[in-house]
Amino acid sequence: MTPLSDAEPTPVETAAGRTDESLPVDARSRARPTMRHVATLAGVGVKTVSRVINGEPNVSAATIERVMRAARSLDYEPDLHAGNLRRADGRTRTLGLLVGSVDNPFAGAVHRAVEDAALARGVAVFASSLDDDPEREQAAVSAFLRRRVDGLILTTASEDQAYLAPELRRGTPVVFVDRQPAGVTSDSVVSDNTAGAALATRHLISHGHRRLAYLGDRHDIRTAQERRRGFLDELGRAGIATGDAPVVEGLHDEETARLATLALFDADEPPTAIFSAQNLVTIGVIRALRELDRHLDVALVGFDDVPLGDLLVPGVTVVAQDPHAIGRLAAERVFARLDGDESPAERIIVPTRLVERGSGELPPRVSAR
Amino acid sequence: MTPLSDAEPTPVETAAGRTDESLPVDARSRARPTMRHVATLAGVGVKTVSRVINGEPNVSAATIERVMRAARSLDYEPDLHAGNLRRADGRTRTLGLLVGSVDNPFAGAVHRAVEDAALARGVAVFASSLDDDPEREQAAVSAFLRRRVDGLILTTASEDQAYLAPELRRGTPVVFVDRQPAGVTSDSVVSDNTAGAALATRHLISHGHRRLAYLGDRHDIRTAQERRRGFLDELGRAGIATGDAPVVEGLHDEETARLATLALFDADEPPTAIFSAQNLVTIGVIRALRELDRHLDVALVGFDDVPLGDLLVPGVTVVAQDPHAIGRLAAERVFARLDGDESPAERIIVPTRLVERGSGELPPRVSAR
DNA sequence: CTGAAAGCGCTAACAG
DNA sequence: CTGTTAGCGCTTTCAG
Repeated sequence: MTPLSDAEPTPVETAAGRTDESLPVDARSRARPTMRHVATLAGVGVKTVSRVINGEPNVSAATIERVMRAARSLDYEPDLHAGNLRRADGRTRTLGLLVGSVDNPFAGAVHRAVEDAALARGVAVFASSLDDDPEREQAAVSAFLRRRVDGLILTTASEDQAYLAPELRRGTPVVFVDRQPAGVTSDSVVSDNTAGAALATRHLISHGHRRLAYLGDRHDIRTAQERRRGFLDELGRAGIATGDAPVVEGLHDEETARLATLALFDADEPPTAIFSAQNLVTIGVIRALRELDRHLDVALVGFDDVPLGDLLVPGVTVVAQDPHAIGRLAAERVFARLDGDESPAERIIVPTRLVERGSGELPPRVSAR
Repeated sequence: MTPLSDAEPTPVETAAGRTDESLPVDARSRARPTMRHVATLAGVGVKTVSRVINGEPNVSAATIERVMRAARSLDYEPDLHAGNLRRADGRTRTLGLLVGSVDNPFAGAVHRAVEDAALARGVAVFASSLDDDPEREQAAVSAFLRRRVDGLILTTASEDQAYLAPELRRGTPVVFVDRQPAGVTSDSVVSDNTAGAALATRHLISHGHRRLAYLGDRHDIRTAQERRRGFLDELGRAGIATGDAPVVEGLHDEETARLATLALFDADEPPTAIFSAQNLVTIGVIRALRELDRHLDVALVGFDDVPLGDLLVPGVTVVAQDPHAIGRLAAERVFARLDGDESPAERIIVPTRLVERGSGELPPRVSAR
């Protein structure tokens, strides 16, 4: 008879919740079993259990079987963090992902791609929303570091990430997504914002527009700056005076964008075409144009895709980013660093793609004010 | 002079990466500082550092200041997991969230609500996508348990969650969201699927429809069963023969739903109204109706909201769930359990709400086949 | 108010 | 092939 059979969990429960009695094998089901419990039950030493659990060599098949049975019967789950305390590589097999908000299609796609890459390596992913708040960013990074994540992937909300320098020096891989780092040097994966914005602008110009408006996010967000620059540069190349092109910044949600659009058409010389530099802004613009019943005569190209954009009337023409590729590349970069890649910080630029669906192909029509 | 000032990080680096030299205070910036390093640098014992870091009482203001300075100068971040090894409550201040896919509006909203509730308590959130795969569910639960999460919130993908029983017995709070548990008893937070489906169906019937079709998810998903039941029950109440109402199941994405809809209108006696029981199915149906140019004469009510549903033409009438409330309530339940709530498992039902936008109010029109 | 010693669950480094 | 001892970074316990 193996030691296993007569050590089955007894239905006996002590009165108090505490396990005060010192049974060699703790069969009371409420206590979380440790490696020692498994070892005693299997009649082997703890190190042997450790070998079996970690799939290390030099254990006889019979012993493996005994240990596995004991572990299963106790419903044993090893404590990853306890192991990491002593383990040579000290890896927690955990990643931290910081995004604008997990409740946002772009972030969701990045997250999913990161998760897929992580899953293949047995790595779990912490996610945290920052709402573009620099303080939340620092707090979240600290919270993850205390949990000893192996690496960080972040859409930064702060203007300067110098606070990450000590951690970077310790070798923790940090990959910036969507926005470039400032104050530190590290890998980043971003869309080609300037080129994408220029592409959108050129598209509108090629359809005959000369009076184009830019509606975008806060100017202190680098990504927004780049898109604005792409827009203005392209106007310049087309010989359109950039001075009087309406440029509205500081928009960060549907409502502010909607109101800004309404104001734009309430002023003199409204534009015949709009470039909206962010997906929530695009949606706000669409709402406003609908309200004004101008959605079929004001051209619109948005940066970043909009859910169900192909089902709207007109379809929303966008410069689409590839959030899934961004997430995948970021995760690959983190893992490459963890695998020892010491090459200089890389800056991966993911191309954007113009998706013509109707709104961007509308010809200019003089406002009937 | 305090011990701090002459122990500033030296720019000297050893040749090898390894910290082989035994300096009492490790000033080499590459090594991760421990509480001991902070203690030595501040000239106090480790327990005092522990007290300061954890905000425990009985430390003089001067000592607190010294320790804080030392910790900051070393950029020290305490190791939460090492502490938990010995700590009485053993809480990792970490939660595991399992959903269909983090790349999904419903899951995103649940996630965000859980995160908000968790943030207020200093709890970090692991997220994992299951893709309705029972094996992924078990693997993800195990991965989280090994990382010793304090609680689990899950949209189950498996038919039976009996495998969770031992963990439940150990007192780990588990809250099911969106889908009820089977094989175990635990808290759950779900939408009122049957009532919501009945509401949608009644709405269509009240607009004169007698030939309604049901398009839904896999029949082995309880949620889908409940919605189907709500639909059929309501037909029965209205005296409509349920026998020949088209009921298409097993749809799980836009494409399968689109094809199923096309097939429906290719057959005899197509419906004048459709109830689609899931958001991706709703989108597939909309695409098909557009293709057939029937979107303005076939009524449609979807279960669960669709992004930008109000901007489509016609607007998409839906029975909206409240994913944010579901996530918030689930998190509150987990924290109540962690705070010692021992009351019987609760089943929280979140009401749904009919949102009329046009597609559900279309009158029946005989097919011009 | 402070610190030394023991121990949490596990793995490294040796013995056998 | 297997077990023993020490120690990871921290908190507990207990003694100043």
